[in-house]
Amino acid sequence: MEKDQQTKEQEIYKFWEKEGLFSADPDSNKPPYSLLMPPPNLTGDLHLGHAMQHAILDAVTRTKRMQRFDVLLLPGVDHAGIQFEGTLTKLLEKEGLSKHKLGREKWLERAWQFKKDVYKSFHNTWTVMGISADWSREVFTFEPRIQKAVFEEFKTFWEQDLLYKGAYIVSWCPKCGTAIEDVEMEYEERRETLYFVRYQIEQSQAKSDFVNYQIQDGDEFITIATTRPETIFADTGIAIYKNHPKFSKFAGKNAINPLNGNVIPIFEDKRVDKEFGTGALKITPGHDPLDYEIGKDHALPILHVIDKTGRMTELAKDLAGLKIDEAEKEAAKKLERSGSLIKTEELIHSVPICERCKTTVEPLVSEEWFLKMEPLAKKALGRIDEINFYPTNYKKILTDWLEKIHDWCISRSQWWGHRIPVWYCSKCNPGHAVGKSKDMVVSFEEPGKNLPAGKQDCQTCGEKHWEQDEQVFDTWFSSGMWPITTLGWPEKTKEIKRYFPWDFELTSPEIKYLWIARMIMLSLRFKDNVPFKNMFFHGMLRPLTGAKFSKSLGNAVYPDELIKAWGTDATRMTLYTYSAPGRDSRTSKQLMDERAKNFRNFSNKLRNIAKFTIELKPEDSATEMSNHEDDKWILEELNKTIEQATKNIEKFELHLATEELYDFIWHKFADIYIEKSKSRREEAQPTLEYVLETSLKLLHPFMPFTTEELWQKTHPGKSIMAEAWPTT
RNA sequence: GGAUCCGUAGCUCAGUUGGUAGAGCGUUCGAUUCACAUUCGAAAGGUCACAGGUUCGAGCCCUGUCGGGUCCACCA
Repeated sequence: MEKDQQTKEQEIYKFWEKEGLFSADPDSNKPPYSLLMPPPNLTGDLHLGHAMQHAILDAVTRTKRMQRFDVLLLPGVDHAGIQFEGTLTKLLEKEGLSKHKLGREKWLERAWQFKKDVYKSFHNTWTVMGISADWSREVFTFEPRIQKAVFEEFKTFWEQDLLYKGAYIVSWCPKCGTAIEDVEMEYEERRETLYFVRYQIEQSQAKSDFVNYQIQDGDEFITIATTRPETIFADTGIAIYKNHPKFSKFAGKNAINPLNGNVIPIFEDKRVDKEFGTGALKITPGHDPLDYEIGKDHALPILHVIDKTGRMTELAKDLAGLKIDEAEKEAAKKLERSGSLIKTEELIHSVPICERCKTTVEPLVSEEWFLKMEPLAKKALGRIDEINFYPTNYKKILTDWLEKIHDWCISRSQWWGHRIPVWYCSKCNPGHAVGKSKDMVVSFEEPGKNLPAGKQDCQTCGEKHWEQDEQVFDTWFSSGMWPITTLGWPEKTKEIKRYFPWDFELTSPEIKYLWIARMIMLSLRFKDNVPFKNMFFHGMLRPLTGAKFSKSLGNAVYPDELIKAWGTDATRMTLYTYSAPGRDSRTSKQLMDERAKNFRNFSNKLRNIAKFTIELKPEDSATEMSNHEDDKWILEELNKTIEQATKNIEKFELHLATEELYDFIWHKFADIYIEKSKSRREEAQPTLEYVLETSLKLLHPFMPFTTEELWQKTHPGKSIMAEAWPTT
């Protein structure tokens, strides 16, 4: 696109803003229509998926405005805890810096600086794309007002006994240094070694001298299969399935841990898979979720041989300090030396990895906060029918998930996020235990910070030694409140009364559980209503291989490049062709370019139609539309187009609406009608003008800049945005 | 293992109450001083994955098969 054009577009954008055309007016007597922008994560530039989302949102927004609604398109940005920290960490690594070198205060300074940079880039893209959001109402999920709201959220849950804190097995990312949720994990197929290890059955005589342990003739053994010999140090039992033909005779006896000589019980448990390995399972409650469950039921102790940084603990004796994969090899060698390793096999299985940093996730026991989800999910299930899903099958997908809901681990061991508003007395409660005890307080600020001694002291020791919980909330704990905090909750604002529930929300299917399901549950909990009436899931744009676009693979297509090459409107039109609800599309830079080029040609066609109609208007033109059959025909076609386009926008089928308009304007209006009109130009002129103006209005939601520019030719100083949507 | 979506022209995809197969790009042929070569006209190209069924009629509805994607669960 030419420089001039870009400048022109920026002038148009400023003109719209100056005229206040983006602003919602809660005092208006027009009916309200509200759209909620999914806040992009504060991590970098906006990608193609964002561009498509925002283009869709903006088209619906502009149509509704022209249909005389008081429209609110509310924009914002998500502070994106884990993802933001990951991005910033990479940035700092390049400078040889790290979180711990900088310290909390300096690090947060850098974080806010980085936030500023990303904001600049976001706003630039939004402006360039012509997004007509009400910027005066923009929200950042980490701003002070939202911090207050998140505190209210937590406090309410606390008062209703829906929160608990405790040591549970969680999925831990050693690189991010925090617990993560199942929904934040991916799986990767890996070729691994399956080790068959035999454990000696403890004889009735005294425990053998383990240091000089040698297998004797006549010893009895139980053999298990494991991919993780390094965790044997933390074994506290062996489970076999019921009536195991070879091993059931050992149930009730003890086995000797081949790595440290600990005596561990053998017992039956129905959760052991008959088909896998030997039918006997070593139980390591500290490092495996299933083992944790089994261990709990059999009252086994929990040992830790891997720490939160992914290294072996003192429990591993001479292997302490090793990384997990090194420890695996060393442990296998030890087992081999003692004759405990029977054989190895190759096993292909999928390993959980952190969605953000791709590090292998370790199941670990950690102190975390949890939110009880069952009551929330139940309510959501009862009212999910009130939402129209596009495509409709997403209702079932979400329903299935809600039916199998599990408690939500809401704490993260990070710095970038809403700090958990809980204070412990360091004197009476140094372990930060949680209960209804008097040495723990839920408070937004330090309790009694500005009060004289004696006020808000610890009620156990009568002194003031408060320290805040170190952890922060999962990002989604605040994002889940997005539909109501954006409108001022917990205050009872006129905005929330008027614009909630939202008429339209859209997102990528990737975050349907993380975000959409949570918004539904939380909105029902705090506002007793579903968050939105229409929930639109767009498809994913993928590379031709069908995988995923990724920055690191270098196959990503950037909206800015398309805009530079073909113009904003052409890029927007290209994105609409991919916007069928729930349909993934394969594409590439080349295919996007081809399509965008075509729409660039279309906007050129539109300019030429305008030039022909307006600039080359004959002097002695008629003033009334004629009844000529060609005129009647094009008006009929125009009416059909108005109907179709309106209907398809109503159903959020923008790919159909744009196709309809494209076909009408180019192939009916230009190719047929205009050609024929040349022989009776004066008579046709009023119809030409009418069809052009109506076409510009219909096209405006999709191609805002070109249509505004052409509109100005005949309506200087007046915006097409303020025009009424055409009807038949 | 469970769920879900998809399989339409060489490529990427539309095709929503079932009624004679569409777009863009690509290919071939032709036109063009008259708004536009960022153009116009025309052509070639499809047993709509396969097999049954419902129907006067199926790309669309039902059943099954094959192939691909995605999500969830499990993965010692």
